[in-house]
Amino acid sequence: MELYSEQGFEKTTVAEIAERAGVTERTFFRHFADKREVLFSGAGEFQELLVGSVASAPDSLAPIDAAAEGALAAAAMLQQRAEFARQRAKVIAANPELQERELIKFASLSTALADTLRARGVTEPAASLTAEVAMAVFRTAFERWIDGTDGRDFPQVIRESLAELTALTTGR
Amino acid sequence: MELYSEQGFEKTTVAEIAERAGVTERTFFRHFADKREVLFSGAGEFQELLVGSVASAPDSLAPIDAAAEGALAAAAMLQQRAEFARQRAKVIAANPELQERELIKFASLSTALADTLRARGVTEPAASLTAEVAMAVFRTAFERWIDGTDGRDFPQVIRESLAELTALTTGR
DNA sequence: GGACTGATGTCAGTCGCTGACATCAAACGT
DNA sequence: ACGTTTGATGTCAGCGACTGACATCAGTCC
Repeated sequence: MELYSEQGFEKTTVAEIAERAGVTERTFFRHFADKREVLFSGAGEFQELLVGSVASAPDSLAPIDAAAEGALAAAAMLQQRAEFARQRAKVIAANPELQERELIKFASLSTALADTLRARGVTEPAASLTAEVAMAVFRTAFERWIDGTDGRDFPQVIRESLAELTALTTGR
Repeated sequence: MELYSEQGFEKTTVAEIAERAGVTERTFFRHFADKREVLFSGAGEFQELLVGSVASAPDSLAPIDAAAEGALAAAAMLQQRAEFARQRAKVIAANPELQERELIKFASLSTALADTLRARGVTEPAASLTAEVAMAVFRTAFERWIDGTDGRDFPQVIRESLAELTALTTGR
């Protein structure tokens, strides 16, 4: 993160990262699949939190609302590390390769979410569609939150986006 | 496409592609930004078709329905090249790097769609959210269509997914 | 105390990708 | 008709990401 922030992702070489970490380049690649993955090492815990929230949501909740619980929990988590999240987002926004990686992480999150919904009894294609839509809401809300100059409450932005979603499909 | 289908994306070297095309490796990189981009050379026309359909949709249509027009037009186009689309999808499904590239193309489509909606007078954040949701619908419908053993009508699958979307937010 | 295991270092090599320069043919202008 | 210009291609050298194979060495287990 230090090197990526200072001089950018592309201009940073794996040799440099390894040197600052006090290890060999080869060792770096034993810890991370590739140069980008360093910025996504927390993805596993993030997914667990999101999926866990959905799985433990009351059965009475509609699929989209159960998914929303996961998005809210995830948002609250990022809110905690707002400083770090902002810096990380800045690095990613400056590099297409990192954006690609982020997108596939989101996609992975989406399929995991769909699995969880299916475990709740939601059938296809509702499960996949709900998951995709929920992640779409999360992404747009995240962007609004991270770009916002004022320090808005992330979960609150999520709730607003969910309301927007409802308006989309009912207001016609 | 031939080489990627025969022996897979990873095991295909740019030198091989260049050789079969009768050019130099250097020339390959003058036509395509990188090894993956070969499979996405049609992205520009695809985007024009989708965006064009949305822009020329009746003003009376709600944002989500205008976006749906774009999705339907895009679906009809892919339906034409069903054979090719299927083979291409197979190659992409077999390789994570290609999936990443496809995702960022979808993201690019989403922002272009949001721009078009904004040109129709839709305000933020409704424009971005509508675009994201519309692309989510398209993606899930595409997956269902491409995976389907029976040769279903792609635009029809899109319409069904749109109905599902409405059900998601109203059925609770 | 010796075998085993896991993490690290070392080294050579492949492949994607780029910059710089040369070549050559077609198009252009006078 | 001929020199010029332009655009596409070839050639070559080189960087950096990533991998496989083998060696080293510490801690752990019988």
